[in-house]
Amino acid sequence: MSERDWLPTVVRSAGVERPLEAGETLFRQGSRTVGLYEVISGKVRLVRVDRSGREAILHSASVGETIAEASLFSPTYHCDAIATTKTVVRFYPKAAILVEFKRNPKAAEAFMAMLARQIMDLRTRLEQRNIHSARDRIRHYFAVNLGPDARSVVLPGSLKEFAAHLGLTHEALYRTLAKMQKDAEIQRNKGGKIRLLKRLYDHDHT
Amino acid sequence: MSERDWLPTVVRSAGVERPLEAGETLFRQGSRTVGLYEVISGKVRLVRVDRSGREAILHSASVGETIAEASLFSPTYHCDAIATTKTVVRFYPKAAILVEFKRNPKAAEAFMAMLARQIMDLRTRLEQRNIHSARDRIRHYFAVNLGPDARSVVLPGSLKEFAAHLGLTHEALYRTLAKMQKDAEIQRNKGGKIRLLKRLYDHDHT
DNA sequence: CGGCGTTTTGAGAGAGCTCAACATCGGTGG
DNA sequence: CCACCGATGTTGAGCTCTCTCAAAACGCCG
Repeated sequence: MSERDWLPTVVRSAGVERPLEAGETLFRQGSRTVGLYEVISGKVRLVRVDRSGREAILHSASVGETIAEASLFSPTYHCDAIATTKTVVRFYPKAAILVEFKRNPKAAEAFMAMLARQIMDLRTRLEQRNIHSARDRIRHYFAVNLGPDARSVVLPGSLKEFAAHLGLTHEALYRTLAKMQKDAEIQRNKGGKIRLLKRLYDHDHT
Repeated sequence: MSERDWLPTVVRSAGVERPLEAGETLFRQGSRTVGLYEVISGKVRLVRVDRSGREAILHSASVGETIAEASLFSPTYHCDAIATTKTVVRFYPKAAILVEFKRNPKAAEAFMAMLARQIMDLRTRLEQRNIHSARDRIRHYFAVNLGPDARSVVLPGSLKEFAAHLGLTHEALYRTLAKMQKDAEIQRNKGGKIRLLKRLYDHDHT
């Protein structure tokens, strides 16, 4: 699921790293598109700004994510990109990518596949947000991200990050995990590994 | 933003409509991929089923959405697709699409552009869900979906659908819209048109 | 050892959800 | 033309659950 696999090595090597200070602007709405970016470290937020200067956040991109994929097919950027913290991005020039796609259909396919996978993932996460109970939301995550053994899940990163991924406060997550452990529904192991003790959905939903 | 524009006419004409009864299965996880589908009417849910038979919903696709785009690049489907209601889908065979992409890079580009646009939209909606206040969530929607006049928004479909789109109960939405109207923040017109009376973000956020 | 971030637990309040009743609108058929 | 029906729209009241604010324990690293 790595966001890097789609890049043909030709393009990958054409990437250039660029450091950004906190608050620095990467590109602005309306300016001509030159390519897309991958967040190497830090955080970049995509915002739409109205005339009064207030921002509506469209997305906050963390390490590993790419931003402005749509810029490949548009003459101008459609929002502002601003570094939230000290950040490093890697820039991939539009022209090089498009040429490579034309020359090498496999590369184009890989890109499409990556986009399609992202859509799946985003749709699933959106669906997950419809679940209000913290416990059920966590269960949903487990159900969807089960390991091949169908009994364990490895949490990505810290619990705080996981909480943000789920759209819960970290407190709510901690508490709920504690409860689930007390109820012998899960078992927490080293390295963010979680083992399911009860079958998923083996619960009371009337 | 129509999901149809990406289809080259060659492929479009290769589409075949297929009716589904409520509860009927369109495809199953693990079965060989034959193509993707567009929902013409009704609703299709994508689910992952565990051994105990319970479902975890990955996505619920409504009219106009396409499902199983990723199937183009995968030998098997990764989840089940089941009609939630009486439904009609349009089927586009994988082979025809891929061939067309290879033959016609413009078509491939259009497809990629469509996927990229969808990703933007999904990310924005996900971001929106981080806003807890119903009022601010509605404002966020307005800010992002403003018409060219920067003063009005046209709601898609019924208020109930809109509520679902926002991840609110329809009651909460009704109430909040009523409040916003009473506070002279918005003005509701015929046809789901809403006119903004105050500047967005011109509110007290301390 | 002394910070700094993560993890954890406590208590309280608010906001949206749930259940419920009713109004409204559009379509259907007698 | 009117009665009926289902779906959407609207308002009311109570409750649950998460969020918020706070504080403390824990782990890691210089």
